[in-house]
Formats: sequence, structure tokens, C-alpha cells
Amino acid sequence: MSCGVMANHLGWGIIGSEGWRKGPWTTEEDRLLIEYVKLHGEGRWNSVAMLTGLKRNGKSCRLRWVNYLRPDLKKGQISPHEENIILELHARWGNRWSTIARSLPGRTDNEIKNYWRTHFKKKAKVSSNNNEKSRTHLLRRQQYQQQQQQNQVDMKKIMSLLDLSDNRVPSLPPMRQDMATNIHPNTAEEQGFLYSMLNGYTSVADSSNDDILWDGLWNLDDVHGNLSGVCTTSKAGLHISATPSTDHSLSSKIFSS
DNA sequence: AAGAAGAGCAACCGCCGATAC
DNA sequence: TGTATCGGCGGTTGCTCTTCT
Repeated sequence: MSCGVMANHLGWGIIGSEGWRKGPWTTEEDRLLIEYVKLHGEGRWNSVAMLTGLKRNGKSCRLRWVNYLRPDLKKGQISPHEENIILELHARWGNRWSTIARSLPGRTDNEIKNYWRTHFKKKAKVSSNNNEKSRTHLLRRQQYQQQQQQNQVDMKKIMSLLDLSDNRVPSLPPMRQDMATNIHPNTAEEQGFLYSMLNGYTSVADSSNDDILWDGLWNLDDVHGNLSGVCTTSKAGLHISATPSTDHSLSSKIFSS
């Protein structure tokens, strides 16, 4: 069903009190917006309505372009690799979806947010259904934490071996090599984090440990109400103690594009 | 076959920081 | 320096589609 049909069918696509259309975009609206960006580039979204005749406000235009019309968007399902990256970065940054999205070319913050939300709910439900297994989970979590402590020891060794003048990370699979070279760590701390993230996720989030990781994340959510304090723990193999909610400078340095 | 429930996703809202004036 | 505007972000809503009963 096209957006236009849906809009008509549902009475959606109404004109708001300020004269702006709302609701799903029609193909004609998309075409106008694409034409605008071709001619004027991205930005100055508030002038779209004036220059194209679109009855959409600037925010709506920007959102439509960023989340749906951008030519470099990657369509299709999130791959297992991407899921692992999301997991790791969420453990690190919390709900900073735009920061996470910058590490996943072609994916939008909205897409990642939706993905996390739906999978979070799914996993959380599974977790709540498995209360009877809690003792087993506790035991496994203890094992997991021991593994993370070992990871920290390993990390120190890795950092001592890293050549900080060279951003390329040796001995990584191609996908992780791409990540490493795109992110450009500047300091030993950043490079250490990046390295632990890239190397750690197979041990953390492979199929055998995946439920432990999710379980840890859900429990953190229960405790904190949100995941803003996640990385003060070793739950996801991360060990830099700055909290995501305050550590804006590091994230912007690491993920600046 | 029909209704209910859940999953997935597009889009809106409100807040906030950056920038212009 | 104060105010207005714009753009970006995270949270939330509401709709369709799919699966289950």
C-alpha cells in the first residue's frame, strides 16, 4: 500500500494548525524533496517548502531525507555483524543512537533505535520467561565476569603492543579492519577501547555467549531504568570507566566522520 | 476463517545546543 | 550579550503486516 493511499484511507496526511502536512509521505512529495536536495544540497530544510511548494516543515523534510531518501542508505535487514556492532556500541554509549549509527554506514539512528527496541523487547520477554533458570544464569554470569576480568588483563597486554602511530589494526577480519580504520582512534585509551571492542565481540556475543550478554544488558536496564550507566561494568567486555551520559568528548573524537 | 497479539517501522514531538543576528 | 532560528537527537506514538490461537 502506498503512502498516499494509506494517507487517504486513514485520514492521515492532515494539514496541521500551522498549515503543514503530517503523516506518511507520498511519492510526489518524495520526488519534490529529492529534486530539492539535488539542486540545493542537504541543509536549509526550512526553505524546502518555499522553494518546492511542499507543505512539509523543515524538520519533517530533514527526517524524511535522512531516514528514507538518502541514496547511500543500506536497505534490508541488519546483519549479524551489524547486530554485534550495535550491541557493543550500545553497551559503550547507551541510547546514543546517532553515535552508534555513525559506525554503521548506510544505517540510520532511527533504524538502529527501532531495531534495538524490538529486539530488546523480544529478548527481555525471553529472559523473564526463564526465571526458573536464574540460578544457572547467575553461575554463567559469574563465569562471564571472570572472563571479562581476564579480558582486561589481556587488554593491557594488547595496548602495550599497539603501535599508536598507525591507525590500522593488524590481524583483524576485513569487516573489523574497516571499522578500525574508519573510526580513527587518537589516544591510547581510544585505541584500547576500539581494540577491545573489535576483538572482544566474538568472545562476548557469539552464539554460545549471546544469551549471557543479553541477560546482562536486560538486568542493567532493570537496575538503572535505562542503560546510561552500562559501561561502568564489565558486562560487554568494555572497561573504560567514563559513563556514556557524560563522555561526549571521547565519543565525538572517536566517531567523528 | 476470524480475531487477538506481537513485531516492525515510519513519522512526530519536545528538548537542547549551535549559530546567526 | 540576549534572543531567535535551525538542525540534530532521543523518546514515543500509531499504523500495517505477520503470526498465533
